[in-house]
Amino acid sequence: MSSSRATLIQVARRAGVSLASTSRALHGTGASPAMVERVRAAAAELGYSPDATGRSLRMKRTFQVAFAVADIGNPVYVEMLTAIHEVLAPHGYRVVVMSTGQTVASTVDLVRSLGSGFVDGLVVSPLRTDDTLAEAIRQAPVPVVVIGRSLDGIDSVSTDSADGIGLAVAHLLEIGRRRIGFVNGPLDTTPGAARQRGFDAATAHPGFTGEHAETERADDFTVTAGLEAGRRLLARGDLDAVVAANDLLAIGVVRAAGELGLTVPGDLAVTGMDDTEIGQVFRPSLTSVSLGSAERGRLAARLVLDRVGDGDGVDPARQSAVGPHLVVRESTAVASKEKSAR
Amino acid sequence: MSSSRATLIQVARRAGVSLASTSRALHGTGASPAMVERVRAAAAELGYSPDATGRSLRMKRTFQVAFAVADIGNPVYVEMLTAIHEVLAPHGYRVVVMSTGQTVASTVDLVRSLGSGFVDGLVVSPLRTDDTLAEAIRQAPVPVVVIGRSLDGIDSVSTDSADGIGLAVAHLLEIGRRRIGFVNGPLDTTPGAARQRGFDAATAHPGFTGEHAETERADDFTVTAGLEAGRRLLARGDLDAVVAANDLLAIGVVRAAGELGLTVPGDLAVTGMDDTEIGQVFRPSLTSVSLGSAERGRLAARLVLDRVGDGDGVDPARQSAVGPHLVVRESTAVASKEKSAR
DNA sequence: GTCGAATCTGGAAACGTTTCCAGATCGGCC
DNA sequence: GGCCGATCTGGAAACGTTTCCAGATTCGAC
Repeated sequence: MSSSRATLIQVARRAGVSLASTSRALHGTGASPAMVERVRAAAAELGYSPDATGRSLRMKRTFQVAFAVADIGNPVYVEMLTAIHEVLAPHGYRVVVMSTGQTVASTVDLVRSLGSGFVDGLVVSPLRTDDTLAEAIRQAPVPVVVIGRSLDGIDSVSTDSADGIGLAVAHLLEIGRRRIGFVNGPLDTTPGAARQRGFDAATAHPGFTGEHAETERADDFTVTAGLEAGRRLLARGDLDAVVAANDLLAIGVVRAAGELGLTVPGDLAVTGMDDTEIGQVFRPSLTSVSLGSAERGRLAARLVLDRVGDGDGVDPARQSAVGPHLVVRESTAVASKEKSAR
Repeated sequence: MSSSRATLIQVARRAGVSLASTSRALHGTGASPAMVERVRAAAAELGYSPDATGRSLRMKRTFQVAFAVADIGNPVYVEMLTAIHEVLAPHGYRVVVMSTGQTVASTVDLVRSLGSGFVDGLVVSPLRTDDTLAEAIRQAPVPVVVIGRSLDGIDSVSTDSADGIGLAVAHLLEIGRRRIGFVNGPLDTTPGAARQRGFDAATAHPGFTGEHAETERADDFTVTAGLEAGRRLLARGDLDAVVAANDLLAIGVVRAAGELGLTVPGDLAVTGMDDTEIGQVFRPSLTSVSLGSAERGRLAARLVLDRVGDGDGVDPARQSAVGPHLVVRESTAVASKEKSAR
């Protein structure tokens, strides 16, 4: 930790010119070549680097964007964070990670805290949403982009995960499965609700050629919760396929099947959702519905970048969407009498 | 996006008192109850919330700490980030994520950029280190804590991963394995070098009861690189155990073994390192050497919190360490002819 | 009743930067 | 040579906050 840093005033003094000229010279606008040279030299000698806070105060821009989720450890959010960082960093923006907390109220608090002006924008992916949150976002003093659900008058990047569940069900029917179970997460979350809707729609659809469909709900979108829910579901009846609401739950289900001596995909086909790396390396590797997490992150980052660019939020809210697509792997392999694990 | 935010001056005006008193009243220090009441009311009416930038400029503190790693997608770093955030957030500090890049030079650039004063401190876990980086860190204008390697005169949280490899080797010998391979990552990285040292030491040790030991090097600490290195290693000779330098490499090795029809742990015992969630849910679940990622993150966060607290960096650098410990799971199970799950 | 201490208040400066405004210099062109 | 425009420079204000300093008021105690 060296002595306190050089300030622009000191550079100006050293170069023997005014503060204004010094700023201009370094900023590269409207200064004579001689001036630029002179100031550059002085700045270099003093090891000057401009103070971000002073600059922010004057320019009313922090060059920071926040990314907020409930649980930064979740692989999906990690992918988003990575993508957002990759888009923003080259434009000179820093990324601040924040937590939405588990409840709507804490998310609202977070959005309100933007009033402190420590970031120029926010990308948020809330697990739960309601009108107060939507309203808080509309009132927010900086641009906000929501990942996960489209809300009136709010920039968003969504994906049709209900549709995604449909893809999984269709795939299972196609490979000849008829008795299909569904392990979902909490229904009061945005993804939980959407995926339930998707499963119900797919199995109630006239084109549904299956014989049986039933749902079991896990407490949480985790492996442990999936294991427990899987046990309950498999104990209830005799199924030949399970759709899980995300990859972690799917892994839990595969473990539950293993306990009962069922092979995957031989006795039981299993699908996940989110197409995470953890599902890819799992054995059997998971057939999964990709919701384009990285892509959604990228889009959200671009959206927020646009908004903070000039700022006048006159143009209407932009809702963009990423289509789900199925990635078939070992956990629903049809022919080969698996070799899969162990 | 509503109209521009209320400022302290406006609150003062509305309350009909001076700026100074307003600040004091809100800050809660040295103001009469009546004054506090009055100002609070005015602030509430205007929906005032203090501007972070103005406050930072005056106080010379940003209430932000940066966390920098090469690859934020790596599960180990995610764990650290989570832990750091958990420690810092309750103290009112925000976490800014940054990338060190792959090279020492880019890491040095990052450290130098701290001169802009956008954070009060930095936690960094560099893959590669050298004297220029160490010197840059010592000269840094804000406190820096290094995770991963102890350097002279620099706060650090390290772990003896060489020792950790020793634990893995000892465990394998103990369960009766004798021909042990090692899949390492790049040698020019700090962890790569340490782990190689550990393996060489363990296998050269007089107490080494094995018959054979050999190393194969992967390009990177990833599953894919581990798969390729695993193939090469297993093709070379007949081993009954493999130590991998981290969990991702270990997963690659298990896959390579699968390709050759070898069972794990039956034909081949495999150990990983880092004790990641991905290793825990993998089948077979991975025996792994925990390096306490979350714990290291917590310690680093506390260290940096201490330093930014009052700041006078007169007290000497503090080097703290987290001991590695082995977590035994299925991939080195000894007796039961596996059944994988519980 | 007076004095001192304690408590509270307001003015003003400071943090480091960018940018508006006006003045100065210079060059070119008629 | 004079004038106009272009180019460049410096002074000063502004961003929003905290805090030093001094002045004012109150209160209790002698």
